[in-house]
Amino acid sequence: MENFKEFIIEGRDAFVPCLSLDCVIFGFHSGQLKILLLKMRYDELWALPGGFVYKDEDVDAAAARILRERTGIKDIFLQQLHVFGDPNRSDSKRNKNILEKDGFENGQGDWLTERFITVGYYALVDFSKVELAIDYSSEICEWQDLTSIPSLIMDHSCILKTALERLRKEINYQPIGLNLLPAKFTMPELQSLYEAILGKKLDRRNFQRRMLGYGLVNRLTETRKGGAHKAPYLYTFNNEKYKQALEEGLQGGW
Amino acid sequence: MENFKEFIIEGRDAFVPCLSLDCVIFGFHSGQLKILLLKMRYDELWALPGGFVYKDEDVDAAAARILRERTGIKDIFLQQLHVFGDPNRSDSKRNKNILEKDGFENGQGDWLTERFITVGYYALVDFSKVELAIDYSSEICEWQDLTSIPSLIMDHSCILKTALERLRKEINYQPIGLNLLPAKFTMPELQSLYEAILGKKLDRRNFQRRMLGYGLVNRLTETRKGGAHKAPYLYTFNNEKYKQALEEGLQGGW
DNA sequence: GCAAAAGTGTTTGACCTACACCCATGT
DNA sequence: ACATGGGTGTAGGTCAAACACTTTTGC
Repeated sequence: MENFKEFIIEGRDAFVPCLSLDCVIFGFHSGQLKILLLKMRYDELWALPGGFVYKDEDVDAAAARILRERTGIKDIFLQQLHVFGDPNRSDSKRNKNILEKDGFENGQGDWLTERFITVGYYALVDFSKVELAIDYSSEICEWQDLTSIPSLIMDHSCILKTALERLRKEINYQPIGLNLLPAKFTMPELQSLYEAILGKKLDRRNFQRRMLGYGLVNRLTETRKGGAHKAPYLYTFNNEKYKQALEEGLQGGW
Repeated sequence: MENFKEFIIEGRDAFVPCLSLDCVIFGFHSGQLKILLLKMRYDELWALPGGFVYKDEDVDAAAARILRERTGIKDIFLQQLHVFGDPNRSDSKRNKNILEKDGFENGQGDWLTERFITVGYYALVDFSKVELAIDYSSEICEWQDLTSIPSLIMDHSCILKTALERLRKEINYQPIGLNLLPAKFTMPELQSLYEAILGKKLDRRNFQRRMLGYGLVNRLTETRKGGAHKAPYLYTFNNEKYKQALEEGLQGGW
């Protein structure tokens, strides 16, 4: 709370005015696509993790910083999604309320009640590596199933929707998985990830053939033991080829 | 120039601070992909058309306004490209010079020498419908061949490069042409557009089959007469199907 | 009639789809 | 042994690439 006060008082001069960032952070666990959400104080609503850009800071770097602070992960897959610039997207009444409830008066923190333009980002992270951290403006920070997202503040539902649409689009011409899965994974796990993203079932055999066809995964001699039934092979991603595929895209087109 | 003075003096209060827009405007004429560029005063460099967002204006709407003012075209194909947020992208020395040369003193127009974050847009327009308009900060406004782009200010070359990459990517899963071509066009013209965007030759027969296969174009009974050689058929786009394809994408993937 | 551009069709191979059988493991 | 999940192979259809011939038109 000491920090929050500093943030309010120093924010006006420290940050690029009228500009915020919001991140849709996707994770994957036990067959479910998850999203990292914050529960706001004084509010029943949830919010995407976000923040502001320091006056001398690169915008993308600010997004990476915010993600790092929140999840503890460094080399994060993070991409710009869209700029949300509706003049009515901000809820200045809500922000004023919060400031009042926290005891700020006569214009302290006024900069927060301006109209804000936000740059939406989306990130793919390895669920198992994330160490969640709450900050001074939220009381809860947790993963929520994509299938049961609560009500979100402002236009955050719209940002989330846009991120999911983007992810579903990108999966068609970019490799996905390296950032969402642990280093070693099984083919059924990878398929389950695709199914979670796309929201539909895929054929096991065709999925495997296609994946192997891309040449992005290496089969290990190990298998995942311990589960019931036949032990599936473990795979790793071929980082070089994966990187290359990210740049060049997967299927040619023209 | 009277306008320019107003712009400088009133800009601080009228616009969202530290935020600009820049547009890569693609046109197509005589087999060449063209880009609309401005020649700046006091400078050998060229620039992308751009502008600022009024405090109560939607960001995308501002981009549309800027394009409309510049090209006279209303229903423009305009999409967000990327946010360029490097703190060093602005060239505040250059801006200060311009202000001084125009006789602004003691801090008038200081707001322009701040660090700016720009939202890049790209637009596809019908070359034949554009009526160019220069404004008070530029002396020339003209189409330049993509193959011979002059030096650009700040990071505008980077924005242009990003736009071209995006266009080449999008052409793989979106219909392109409705916005770049006149209402009636021939198949070789459409192919020539694709070749200009992709920078390589395509096979006539396969191109035509694929295009017709999408069902986005209607063949007219008319042909384009007057040219030497056999007269090619004219086509129009099927607006409904085109629109639908824009939303749903062209080839399935998963 | 000849050169140049435009219209059309066929063959080939790759890939995607749909589907069935065998194997390994825990209960 | 059996139920469940995982590994693999095959036949059929679709689509895209590669390629050649015919038609029209201006000179």
